[in-house]
Amino acid sequence: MANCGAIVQVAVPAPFHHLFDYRLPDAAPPPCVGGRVLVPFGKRRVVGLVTGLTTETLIEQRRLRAIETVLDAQPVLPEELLKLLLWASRYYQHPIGECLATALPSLLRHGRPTESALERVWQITPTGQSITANTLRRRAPRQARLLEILQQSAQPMGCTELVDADGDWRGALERLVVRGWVEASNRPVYTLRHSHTQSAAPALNTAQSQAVRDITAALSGFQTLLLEGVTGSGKTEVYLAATDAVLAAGRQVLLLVPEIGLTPQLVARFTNRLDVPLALLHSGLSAAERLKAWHAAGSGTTPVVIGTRSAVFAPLARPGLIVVDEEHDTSLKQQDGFRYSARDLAVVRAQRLSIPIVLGSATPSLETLYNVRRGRYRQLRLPQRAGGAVTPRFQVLDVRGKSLREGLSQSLTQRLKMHLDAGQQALLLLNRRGFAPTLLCHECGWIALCRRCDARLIYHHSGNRVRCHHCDYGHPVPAHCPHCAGPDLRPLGLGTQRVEAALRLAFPDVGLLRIDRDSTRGKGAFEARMAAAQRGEAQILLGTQMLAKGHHLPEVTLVAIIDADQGLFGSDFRAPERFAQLLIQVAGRAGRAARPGEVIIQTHHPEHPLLQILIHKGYKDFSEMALKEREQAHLPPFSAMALLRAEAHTADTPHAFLNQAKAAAQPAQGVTMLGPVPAPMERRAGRYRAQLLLQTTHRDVLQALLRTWVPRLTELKQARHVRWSVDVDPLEML
DNA sequence: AGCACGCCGACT
DNA sequence: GTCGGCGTGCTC
Repeated sequence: MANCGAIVQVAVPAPFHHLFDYRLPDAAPPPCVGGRVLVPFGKRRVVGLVTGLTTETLIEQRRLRAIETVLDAQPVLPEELLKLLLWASRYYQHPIGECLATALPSLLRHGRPTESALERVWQITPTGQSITANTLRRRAPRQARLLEILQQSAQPMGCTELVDADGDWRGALERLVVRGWVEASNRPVYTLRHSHTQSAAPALNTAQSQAVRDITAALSGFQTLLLEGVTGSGKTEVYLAATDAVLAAGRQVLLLVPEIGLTPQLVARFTNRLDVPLALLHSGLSAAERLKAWHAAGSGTTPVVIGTRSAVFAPLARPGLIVVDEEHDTSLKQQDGFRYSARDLAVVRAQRLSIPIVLGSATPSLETLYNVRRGRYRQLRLPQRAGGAVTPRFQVLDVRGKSLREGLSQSLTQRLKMHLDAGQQALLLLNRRGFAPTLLCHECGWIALCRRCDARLIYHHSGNRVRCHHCDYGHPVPAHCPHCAGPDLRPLGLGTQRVEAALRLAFPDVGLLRIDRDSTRGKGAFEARMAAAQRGEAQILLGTQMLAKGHHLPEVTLVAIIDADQGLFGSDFRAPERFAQLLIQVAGRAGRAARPGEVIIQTHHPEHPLLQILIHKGYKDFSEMALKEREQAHLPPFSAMALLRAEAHTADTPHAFLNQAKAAAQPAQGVTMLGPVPAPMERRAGRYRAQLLLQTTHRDVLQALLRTWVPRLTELKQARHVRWSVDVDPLEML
């Protein structure tokens, strides 16, 4: 380690686990930590982020290169966020530069000056206020009009607010400025969401008030609170009331929601109830919009910030509270690249900020419930359904030996008819889209398979095609079997389209809305369909798990799970947990308005213990039983996992790499390595996939192993022949 | 990731 | 004779 004068540590946008050291030119002022610099990197120049300043480096003097340009006088990332990202980079074993790239809006990543996030605004001066606009009217009508508008506005106005004027309004404004009647300045731009039709807060019930009291009492420091409330118990009202308290204390609230949860509905509820601008951060934003919202959050212009996963990295000027809604939702974990859990990082961030965090769910994840049990999280309950609606009645429908017409048993069809005749809505859930999951030749047994994946092609009625749901491969259904030339190709099995067709035949006069990924492709299509469903435009709502999200459907009195078996017997150890969450979520849609709802579950395994306990005792007892099973099997949350995945175009290469990786690991007491084994679907999109599972009862031992091991994987000979990635705390084992 | 260097195949 | 294929090495 040599003392070399001023050394700047830079995170560079390239796949490296370490930082790069640069020399600071003698004349240059020191850059700030958290600010961007332009640096030479190999043969190119890149925008890097300064993570630290030091005087020592392991790099020999002659190899050190100098910072080329200091791009920021102020940090673009506050120290708090930078530290969080450095921590996350280590925890998830992901290259630091790519972690920072997740946090920074792309315009900043590419070196755009931060000033561009400022917009020019104009405000009337005292002199300007005293001018009578009419005296200008004849000679300078445009100036007169602008002057009038500005005189009536208490706030500075931007060009979007001023420009109903046509022609050279900019020149007119400049002349007003020159005369000293108007003053120009810059302000941060933000996605202004401001409602003027304030709606009043409804009275909270006892449990809600208690929850709000518990949260507000905790505002002075770090605490994790699980807000467990059945669907319809009014969690959002609790968030809103807690937000009020935080805003009153002059602090900001960050609300994280699953992707699909960020519907206009939720946003409308916040805008209608809070008299403050909101910043929205979600994947649908343009680069410019994202930057604006990001700056609005970071400057404190917007006291409330609502966003999906990556909003956990939103800068906050005065953080006061973090809320993670639907904390069990898997979309909070990124499934590629930087595989972070926004929920877990939110807890870490709240701890570092010394502010409370509320995790909300009707069906908390087993991880979270385990943390409650260990006394790490505090549990708040909302047991009642707001509005006094009763809990729906569950009924398991044993379909063994029963005749099924397109998946529907006779009793289900009867019940459905009753609800429809009574003018009520019914919701049918089938977690499989397409018409039929298999296309089979009745002559020889040939099955349409994907040529790039180990998967069957799904038959889609529209266009008479088969399509792979794992890659984009597909083709029209051939006239004859490609194997035996037989003419009798049959769709086998059940998808939403097939049930749709059957229901339209059985109930020709009843409106039906199918809601799955195929029927909600376009932007806003999901939202539009759910809104139509809510308005009662269709009596039958049929779809996949999408249906369990988004809108409340108060007119639904019957919920039917068409095939519970696929959920109960999934290959992943989390399948029952997922199924239970889905069932409770979707059941929560039934019988809202004081009308008893009915939930029918079709299954071939009516005696399944987890199903029985779920419907007779509820989610709480289910989760306790599921936790017991996890404990006995030493599965998370009673152990921690990390997964090393690899994929390549040839079958053996992933295994070769994983074996080499396994051999390169320092054996650690308490960490077991399982595999390599082929991934559950070995070939996907033309790539062969395999994985190595690391399991431990001591998270820190696993972390220590990963820290020395993962950075060295890059150097393995086999590494260049595969695409590999590390997944710490994996949710999907696929 | 990007970019350059380097050593072997079919083309103007 | 060269254009270009992608294997290999390197980036403070």
